Amino acid sequence: MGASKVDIYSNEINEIAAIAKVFSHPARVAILQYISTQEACICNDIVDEIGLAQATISQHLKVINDAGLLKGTFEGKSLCYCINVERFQELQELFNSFFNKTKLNCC
Amino acid sequence: MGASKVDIYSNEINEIAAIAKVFSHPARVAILQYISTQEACICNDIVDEIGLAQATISQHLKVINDAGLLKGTFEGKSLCYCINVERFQELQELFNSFFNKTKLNCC
DNA sequence: ATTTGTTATCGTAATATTGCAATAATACAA
DNA sequence: TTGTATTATTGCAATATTACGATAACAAAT
Repeated sequence: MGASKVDIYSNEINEIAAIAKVFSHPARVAILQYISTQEACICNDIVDEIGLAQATISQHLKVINDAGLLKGTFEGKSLCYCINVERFQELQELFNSFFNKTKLNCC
Repeated sequence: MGASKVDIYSNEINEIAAIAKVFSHPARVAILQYISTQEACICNDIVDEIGLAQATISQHLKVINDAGLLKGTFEGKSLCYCINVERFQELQELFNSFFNKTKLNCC
């Protein structure tokens, strides 16, 4: 046991849960916030900004990236991370649509 | 290690992560959706509807409840669950405010 | 008081997540 | 090519989550 039974839920439900999972760790929320507040989309100083090891940040970035939320471009030696705003917007809308639907039928 | 370093993040960031965690498991999303789609706020047949053991559902309900998202009233023998719409709305707004702020400063 | 129906809690096993050091991989500069 | 800077990956160890059976706790009815 211990594994989530993904197959017993609808695609919509699994999608909402998958989106929420990205934001369910403070490091990932902090990374997204930090990237967004930088003038240009700044890179490896995420590690300095947040107090976690480089390997850990890289791992969290992978989770964020797997959700389609990052665009990266190389600038000199370093990789310049940027939020994929279109996808970000899309997730927000999916989430809101779930919230709104749920509120509607409520007693 | 393996424990999240909650103390190195701001309250706002931890709050967003905590909200997201509630929705990060498909069972909890399914439970919320199911409760909302019932005419009256129906009770223990959540167990029948979703294919999980009663103990497991109860555990998920506790997580949802700890986030302030449930109102329960006794009706005869059984506990009648209902979504706390005000709190639900509040979480939606907190989430949206994070999304909107993040989108704003984006490159 | 006993039974019945309902929900919560406990104990435990399986799996997932988090975090880091070490190391690989990559890109640029000299 | 060699060195330097940056990011990804690998391989653990620690902790958290998920799931379930068993059992407790509670309310209502008999």
